[in-house]
Amino acid sequence: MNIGEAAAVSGLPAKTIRYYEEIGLISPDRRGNNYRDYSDSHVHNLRFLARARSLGFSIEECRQLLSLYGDRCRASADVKAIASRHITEIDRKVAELMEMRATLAVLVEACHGDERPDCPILEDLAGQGAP
Amino acid sequence: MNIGEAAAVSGLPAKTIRYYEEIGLISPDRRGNNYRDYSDSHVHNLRFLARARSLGFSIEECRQLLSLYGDRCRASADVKAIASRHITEIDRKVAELMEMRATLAVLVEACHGDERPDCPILEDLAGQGAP
DNA sequence: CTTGACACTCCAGTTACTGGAAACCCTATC
DNA sequence: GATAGGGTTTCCAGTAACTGGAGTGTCAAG
Repeated sequence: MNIGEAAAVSGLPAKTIRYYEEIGLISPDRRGNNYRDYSDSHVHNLRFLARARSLGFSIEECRQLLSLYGDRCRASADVKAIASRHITEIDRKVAELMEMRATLAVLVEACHGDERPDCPILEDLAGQGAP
Repeated sequence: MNIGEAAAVSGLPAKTIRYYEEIGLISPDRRGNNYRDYSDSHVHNLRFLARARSLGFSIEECRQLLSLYGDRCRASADVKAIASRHITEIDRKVAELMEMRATLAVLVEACHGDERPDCPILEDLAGQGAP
């Protein structure tokens, strides 16, 4: 099947699929007219990538996961390690965001938010809030 | 003061300060030797930017906040609107991350993580887990 | 034979920096 | 005066993961 169909069944934009090829994640065959030709197994891998990306894995992690997926002799421990690291990273990001959010919530709460110019949010940013 | 000192007191790397100038956030004077010269007010703005960035505001939001900060006739409502939108965006990101985390946690929990090749994580990514 | 929908490649832009190269400036020491 | 070191300047390239667009080629239908 050509790239349009592969895009439709994998859920990935054609542009993204070409990009994945460019960085060596998938290598479809080429037809006589130079069109890319995706087999079921290619599409399977595209779906795999779409799912892994939607779970927040980086491209390099996806590359490793795909490689493990294709390796019959893999150890599940290797996969688990990647996923566990990813969870840790997510936790770190969430904690960072929540900290920002907590600070912002206090400031927004304190700001009357009308036409007057005085504003605790700007005061905080300017260093008056937490010297 | 020159850029090294401004970096030290603002907490921003000199590279970043030059970048902020390049995109028009700050415009220090120049000395005879072409060195940048930062006044206290410049440094104040650099601190402002550092704080705003640490709260996750984008550069463009920082630009607006800085402009509002310098505008004596601002309405605090404008500031509050930017901050509120930012909180909403943070909430969206956190929700997205938490959803990923929940899925990953289930998968990691289900994976025995030893030398055997069978792995629920890969099965999920491959589409066997949630068809 | 033309039209429209697809496909191809290549280039540029996105965000917010960061690293590095080559050159210039300033101060201190020998 | 020469030199060594540190700081400064500019410019270029690279990061992550695409995305948009230009210009061109291909295919099937009418």
